Amino acid sequence: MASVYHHGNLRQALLGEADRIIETDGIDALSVRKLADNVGVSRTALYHHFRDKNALLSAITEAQFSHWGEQLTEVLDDQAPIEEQIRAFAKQYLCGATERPAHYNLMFGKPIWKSGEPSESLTEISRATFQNYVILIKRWQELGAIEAAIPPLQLAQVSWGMLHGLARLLIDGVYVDHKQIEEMSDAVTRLLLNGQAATPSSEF
Amino acid sequence: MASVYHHGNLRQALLGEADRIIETDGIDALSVRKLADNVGVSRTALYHHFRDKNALLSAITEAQFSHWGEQLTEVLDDQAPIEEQIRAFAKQYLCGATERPAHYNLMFGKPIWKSGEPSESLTEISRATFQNYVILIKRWQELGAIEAAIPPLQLAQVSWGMLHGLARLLIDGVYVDHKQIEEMSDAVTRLLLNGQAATPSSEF
DNA sequence: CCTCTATGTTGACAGTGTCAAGATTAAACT
DNA sequence: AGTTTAATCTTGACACTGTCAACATAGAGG
Repeated sequence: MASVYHHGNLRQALLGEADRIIETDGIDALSVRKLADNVGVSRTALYHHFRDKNALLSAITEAQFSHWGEQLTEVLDDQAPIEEQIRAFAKQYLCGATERPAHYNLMFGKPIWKSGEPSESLTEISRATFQNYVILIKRWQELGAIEAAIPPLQLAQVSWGMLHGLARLLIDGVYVDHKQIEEMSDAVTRLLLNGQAATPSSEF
Repeated sequence: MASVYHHGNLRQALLGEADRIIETDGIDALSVRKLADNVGVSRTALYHHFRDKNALLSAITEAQFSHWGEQLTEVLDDQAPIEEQIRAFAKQYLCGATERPAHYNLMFGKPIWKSGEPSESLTEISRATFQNYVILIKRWQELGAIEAAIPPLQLAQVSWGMLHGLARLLIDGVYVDHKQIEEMSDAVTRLLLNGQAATPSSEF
């Protein structure tokens, strides 16, 4: 009955519980001590598995990046007209971000990227995620659906920035409301399609 | 010689010093105690002028909003072709944000907007700032330079979101670099102008 | 069986924001 | 003028934070 001295698999337990706390109560509610308490372990046990709190967050973020990438590409149906693909992608992005705001902030926020420098593996996986996005953009450009005069990398930066900015405005509650996601996805799509509307096939 | 018990104008002194700390050392370096120390006053003296730390930040942010609005509209030269105006606006936005990153985060970040609800006056001034932007967009639309099929409010949200997102990516150091501001402004402009390039006069 | 190492614990330290209670001064009223 | 009132500032304290150093325990390998 007496709890064992060695937890067995503390690292995973910490990650799991931390993830839970972040999702339910937000990032500010996650303290090392509270986390340890919930797992049933001492305040400093964590430091045998992670260099510091930031390392813990990096690990969580890393896992999140995988989910994120999958979710985004899952929504792409190659059969659908490109306009629909873009709209679905944008909507999925904004919904995903607003449904798990704390996680989103973690992935693209300052705490990890600026303050405590990101781990090697985190840098790697995030770079890959963005790279995939650039490829996606390039494909859409080649299909003639999207402004082709702008170099793919720049267009990727700018359009990603657009989704990122809208996500943050939604999350932080400035100017915009969650109910407007639908319309916003629509506007994003039309802006990218530069005028051409509702015409599925585009052989150009 | 002995310092007076009553400071005289502590509120202003706190605001000034806080602003200075934020600009030089970032928002994380601003602690109530350090601030009081620098001003030469006791830790809790602040609470006679601001409800809590958040109220102090709100006050600073409010002042910042005024500067911001001016700086943005100053750059608009009605004589220049619209393309140039948009480019200048975008560049000014991104430069302004990256030059004073902590202040920018304060203005459009979660701490003020979500956590501690914003003061009445802050809500007001920020609303006005955005409203001005919507008007600007509408004007550009009416001049035929910008996609007119999207309702002005939505286009304002989306384009502002784009600048906001790019600013944050720059500030937080994800994917993009400060040196790319020029190209980014260019890409933003081209995206908004949906294809029409370098043609100054547009009578429709 | 005994040692070594991985893992977990308690104690301590320097921080943080903020409340309560008391000191001091300026302003307002008689 | 003198006295009361209100504004302002100070010290003490509390609960919280992340993290280091030193010590305890247990499982693995010789």
